[in-house]
Amino acid sequence: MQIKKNKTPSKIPVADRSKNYTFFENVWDVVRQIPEGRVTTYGAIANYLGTKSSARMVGYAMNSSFGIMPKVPAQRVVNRNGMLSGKAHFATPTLMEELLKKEGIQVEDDKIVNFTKVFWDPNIELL
DNA sequence: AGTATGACTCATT
DNA sequence: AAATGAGCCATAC
Repeated sequence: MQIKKNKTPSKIPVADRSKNYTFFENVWDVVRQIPEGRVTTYGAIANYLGTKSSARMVGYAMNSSFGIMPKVPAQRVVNRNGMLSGKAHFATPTLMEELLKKEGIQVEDDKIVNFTKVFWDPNIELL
């Protein structure tokens, strides 16, 4: 029984490689706690994790979140304007919007309607 | 090993 | 108000 060493793990989205994915895992952890029907932003998550200016890394974490378990509802993370900036990275360009609508969030023109009302801030709600 | 590039956001022009 | 620069730091090449 030998363990395979994969030289090109880049396509493998799973986190259990011997790398420092702690930040990503923290991000995923927060995202998993977003209630259905609510959304949050990259910046809010970054801020909650104490790395206020690492919103970009949150987006990166989402990019790496496809296929990991437990499932990460990446569709509930949008940019600070409530726009579905990550929709292009889903399996299909419309999947993100479809998922959100299915959860009761209205999306119009790649933007979340009533964004301020469905906005879920981990800094407040997840104290 | 150095450069480029982002699912971002904020401050400065 | 729109454009630009900077900070962030893991990946890709």
